[in-house]
Amino acid sequence: MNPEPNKKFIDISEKKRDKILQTAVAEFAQYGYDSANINTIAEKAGISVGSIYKYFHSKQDLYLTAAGFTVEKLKAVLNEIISSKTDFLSTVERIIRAIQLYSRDNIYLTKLYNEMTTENKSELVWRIVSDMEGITANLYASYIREAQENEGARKDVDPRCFAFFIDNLFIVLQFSYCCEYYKERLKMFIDDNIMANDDLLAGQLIKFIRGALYLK
Amino acid sequence: MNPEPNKKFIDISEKKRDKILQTAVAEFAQYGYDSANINTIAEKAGISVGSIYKYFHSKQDLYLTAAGFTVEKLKAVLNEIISSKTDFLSTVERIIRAIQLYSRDNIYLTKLYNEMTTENKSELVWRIVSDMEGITANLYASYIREAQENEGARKDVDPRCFAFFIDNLFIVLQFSYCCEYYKERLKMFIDDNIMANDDLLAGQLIKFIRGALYLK
Amino acid sequence: MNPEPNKKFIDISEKKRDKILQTAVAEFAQYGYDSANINTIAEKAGISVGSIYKYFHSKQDLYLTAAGFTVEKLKAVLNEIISSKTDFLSTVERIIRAIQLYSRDNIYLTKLYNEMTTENKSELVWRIVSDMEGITANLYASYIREAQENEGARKDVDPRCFAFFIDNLFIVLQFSYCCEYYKERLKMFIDDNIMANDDLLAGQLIKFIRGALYLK
Amino acid sequence: MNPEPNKKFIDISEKKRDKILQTAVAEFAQYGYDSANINTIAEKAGISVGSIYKYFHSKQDLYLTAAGFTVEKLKAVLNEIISSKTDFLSTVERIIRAIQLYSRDNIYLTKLYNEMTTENKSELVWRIVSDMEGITANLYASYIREAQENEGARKDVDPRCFAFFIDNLFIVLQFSYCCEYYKERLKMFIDDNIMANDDLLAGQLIKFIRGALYLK
DNA sequence: CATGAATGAGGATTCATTCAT
DNA sequence: TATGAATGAATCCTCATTCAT
Repeated sequence: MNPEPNKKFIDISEKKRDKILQTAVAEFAQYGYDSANINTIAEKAGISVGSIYKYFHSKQDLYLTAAGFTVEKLKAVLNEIISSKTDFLSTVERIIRAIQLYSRDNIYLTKLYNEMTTENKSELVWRIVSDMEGITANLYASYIREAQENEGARKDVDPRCFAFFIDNLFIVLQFSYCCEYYKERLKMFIDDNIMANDDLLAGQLIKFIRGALYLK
Repeated sequence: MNPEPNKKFIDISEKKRDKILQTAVAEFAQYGYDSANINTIAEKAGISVGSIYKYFHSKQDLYLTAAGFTVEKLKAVLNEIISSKTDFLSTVERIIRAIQLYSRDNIYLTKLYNEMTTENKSELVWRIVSDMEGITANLYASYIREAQENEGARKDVDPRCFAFFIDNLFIVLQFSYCCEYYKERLKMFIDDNIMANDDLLAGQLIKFIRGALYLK
Repeated sequence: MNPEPNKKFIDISEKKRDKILQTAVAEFAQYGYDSANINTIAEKAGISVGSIYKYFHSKQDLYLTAAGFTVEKLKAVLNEIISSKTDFLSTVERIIRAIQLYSRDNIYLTKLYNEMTTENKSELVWRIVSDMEGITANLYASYIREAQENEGARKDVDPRCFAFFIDNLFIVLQFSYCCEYYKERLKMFIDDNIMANDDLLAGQLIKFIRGALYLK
Repeated sequence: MNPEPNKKFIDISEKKRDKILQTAVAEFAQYGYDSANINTIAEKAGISVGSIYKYFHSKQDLYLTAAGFTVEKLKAVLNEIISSKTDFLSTVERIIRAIQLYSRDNIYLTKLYNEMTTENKSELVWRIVSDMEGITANLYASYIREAQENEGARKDVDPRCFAFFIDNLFIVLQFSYCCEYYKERLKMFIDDNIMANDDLLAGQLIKFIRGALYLK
């Protein structure tokens, strides 16, 4: 992706690397790209600014690395779910549950993912995220195709479109557990206690997707 | 909303006011709050920085006014649709079509709406958007309730949850026509020409929602 | 003093003129030359900025006019006292009493006088104040000379030096009733209630000056 | 005095620190708080603006530090004089001589001290100066009390009031050697050559104070 | 003549980046 | 290699002054 990707950075201890990235993710997630402060990140990560600039070419480079880190984590979660193949609806349920658990445990990663989808730098960010989205897109579409063939899913739908809609539902669900705007919106649509009632939302969403996909 | 809302600003000619707001919307949408440059906005709007600060207390005030302007425009579109009441699915179809037309005609407004949902300033922004989201939430939920009673919609679903899911689908659809990240994502999920095939996406989305909502 | 001194300004009604000058004096006294705001002064004086610039060439011109106004007021008080000629000590007592009454009734005039003695613009200000100081200097000195001849004052003192010292005592006394710094200093030197005990300070100061000047 | 007093600043070399403070003192003294320019101070001090803001939180912080520096210098001079205790009049004479020498050698420090007594920021400045003024106040008063007991000074005077008057004379004397306004005033009261005749002024002032304080 | 909207130069402050130690 | 002090360009905001109405 970058011509000379952070040789120095991959040489340091994993612990240190993780500390740096987690700090960067948190700062970028909380303050956005521009307001995040490299000197603050260095201080919070317990290293010097000089070192930051040994490991990364620029602020943008650090941002993109943090973005990549975020995507890797999301990918890992997704991989774990899809590794054990079952029917589509079970997978959907497991994804929803994973989003509910994971988003809350990794608020900053999700916040940063939200921030990444914003205009600024989106071209660079897309390069990093595209492969994950690609995997997801293909996976969901093929799941749907299979469901059409073997599980009685409707045959008159475009699997890619439906995959898109379903992923859209997942994305906004993710944001709704972490990002202030979407949290407020969720509470307004349903009620103030919805954040404490994962089962309701999960159950209804499964019902929604199942209804959309299956005939009966 | 603001204690002393821009007395000077509402006194100037509508043409000038619109020029300023559209410039601000475009700059904030393209560059984000921090990177947007007040001096540039002034220059592009054809006025002096001094005037900007006569009309607005601060950069944040200008941003929030631009955000409010954006929301008003979105509200106006929504209002036009919901004013002529028919059955829910017809309304859904009209909303989808409106999103497709409007988003492309008003790229920056949609981009800015996306940017507004990002962490930074989200509390302030929420105050501006909340009433529109509130209207939407109640409207969709009551539509669904009515559909349950009169149009044969499933009775085992929570109208508020389903309203939430449907609005989620609308939001991401909006972003998908304007925001670079979401545009790429849409192309990846479906195909590179999907932006030129509104009917397919609209048709499929209606099918998706109808399936989710109705029994047969 | 100024080549073309405010033709327009002397034509307007005295009431308006006074309002403008008093507002200017108050603003310059409170905030200092730089921080005082012409637009604010105009607003508080109930006229437009445009008019201010009809009456005065510049901020500096307004400042100097306000300074001159201040000096005129001080001069008037002094004149009233010295017009009824008695012995020096009676005059000293009357001056002290006048300072105590006048300073508190005209806080801003005294504050501004203090501000005027500061470095910035002091050359221009001096031109305005010099004649008053000159009158004072000569008056005190001649009083002292007369006292040396007729009232038994010490003959081994330089009347001009002693006039200077006595005026110094008056100046700091003036500031001590109006300017925050000097007010605190006065309280620290004597006690917190000294501002409410004019007689003590007046009595002691007269004693101080009489002792300095007279043999017995 | 300040919650977190300039950690970074006290770590740099004394030479550099002094250069910065002397530059700041000179600029603030000449132009006043508002007109003094941080960028100019940085340039004249031979450092970058960035560094100024590493050492000081704000312009105000730099100003107050410069004010504190000024007071420390004044205190040091005073301390040296009062350390060798003799009778009051000898001390008075030494103080007057010190003022004459010191003020001219440290014009900017005295100018700044004058500027500090002006309204703007006076509350903050007072915190810095108050302890010095307190020391002076008590010292002079106790000197006078002792002189009343042992040296034949008048017993019918309030030591604190007289201490105040004497310090007033010292303050204006200080200003008269440095600040343009007071320099002009001094020349007007006495004569144009008075600045070159320290002995006359010193001698007369001692005579003035002695006369005020002692019976004979 | 009076008005006050408009101007834009100027200045405090921030922070990504560099480089001497 | 790691540090963190130093840099200075960049930007928000203010306000004296102008001038069209």
